[in-house]
Amino acid sequence: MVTSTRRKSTSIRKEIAAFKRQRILEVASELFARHGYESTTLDEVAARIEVTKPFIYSYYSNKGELLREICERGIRLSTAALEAALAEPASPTEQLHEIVRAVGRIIVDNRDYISVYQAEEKNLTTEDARKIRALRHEFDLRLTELLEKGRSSGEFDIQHAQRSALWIGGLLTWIASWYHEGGKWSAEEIIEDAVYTVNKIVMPRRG
Amino acid sequence: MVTSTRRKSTSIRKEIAAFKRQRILEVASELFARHGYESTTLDEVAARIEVTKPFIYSYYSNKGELLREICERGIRLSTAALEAALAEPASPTEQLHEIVRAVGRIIVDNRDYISVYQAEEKNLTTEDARKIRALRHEFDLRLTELLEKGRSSGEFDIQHAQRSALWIGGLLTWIASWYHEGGKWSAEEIIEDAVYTVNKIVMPRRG
DNA sequence: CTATATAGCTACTGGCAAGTAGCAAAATAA
DNA sequence: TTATTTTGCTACTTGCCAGTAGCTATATAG
Repeated sequence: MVTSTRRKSTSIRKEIAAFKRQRILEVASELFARHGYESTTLDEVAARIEVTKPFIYSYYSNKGELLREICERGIRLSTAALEAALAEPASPTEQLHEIVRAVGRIIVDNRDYISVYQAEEKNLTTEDARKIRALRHEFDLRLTELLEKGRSSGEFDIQHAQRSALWIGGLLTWIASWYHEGGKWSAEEIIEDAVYTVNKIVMPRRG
Repeated sequence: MVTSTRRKSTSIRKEIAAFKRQRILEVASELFARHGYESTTLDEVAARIEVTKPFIYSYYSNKGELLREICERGIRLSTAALEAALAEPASPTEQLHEIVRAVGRIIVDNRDYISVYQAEEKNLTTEDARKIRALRHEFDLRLTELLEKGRSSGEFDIQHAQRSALWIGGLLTWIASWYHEGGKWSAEEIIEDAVYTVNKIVMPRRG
């Protein structure tokens, strides 16, 4: 009974700790995206959640760790969505559409994480940068494979699968630079336009 | 004679001063692109040209002015190239190809300036950011007009000219993020692929 | 040759922000 | 109640870097 109580309480403790880490990350990504990584002080991040700087230091060992987790998030979510779409039994065309739609959604919903990664990659340690670039490479690789599969089946007409994958990845990433809530266009509109545009990039002229 | 000598010498002085400003900007853009604006010290910039920090301060009034000029350069060059292409007597299709080719070249040649703008826009003063965003908007506007003209003439098949202009601008900008000298692909290869891809984005399916 | 302007340097200041030591208060346990 | 652990805070230190004051040397002028 004693042990069970203890276990229960340590488990909820962990959940609370995870929640706090998450909250810090959320606020930090927002401020880093708006004012830049270097120009944002941890005092400002702390003030936003109505705590003080040492609070942050009890959940993250330094400012760089915060940046690493922010940068990792966007690419991890995107890769997961891509893998999920590839796991579905569907044609390359359908899979590609689903990837653009799902990743587009993730980029819209997590634009702060994405733009921080784009802008602040230079502020990562060499090791962190290497690790995250490997994740990104994985994404490009899987996308390249899909494009090549679609070319073999005759569904896609592309000159160079690897570079096409880069254009498509760039197009998706680009959304984070200009989409903003309450802007001229809705997220849905933009995502559908992205699907349409990617489709035109890969589709044969006469089809 | 005295006056003529004086004029001549002040003129060459100005040219030398302009050259030094230019040189500072070049080195600064390289270091800002590699290590980030905030992480680069003016002592480092100075060391690269084998002078000291006060040297820089006699050509630029502060670090922010340096950033502003770097950010302005890429967009000014691109807009100039776009205007030049639009001034040629040619069809929308030909004009668009020429724009992608010329701007692609500029982005490859000035990738440091472009990526600094992309990454460090947040570090501009409000006023500088506003001014540069206006320049960028001008570019998008002229490109949108071209796309609309091509649509009217039946050469282009696009859903929404303004958003298509954004995708195309993004595709071009994206080059600066991954092209690097001595990389897998040559500049020419990438630029031709960009032309091909943009062409597919705007062309009717049955052409 | 003397006077003046120009150019660049050495050597500083002042402020800011990352990271820390050690305390106080609350929760939990026994 | 008393002991212990957890959690967060106040109040520092430390180093860095933008920006400056004021000197020295060199070029130009008369």
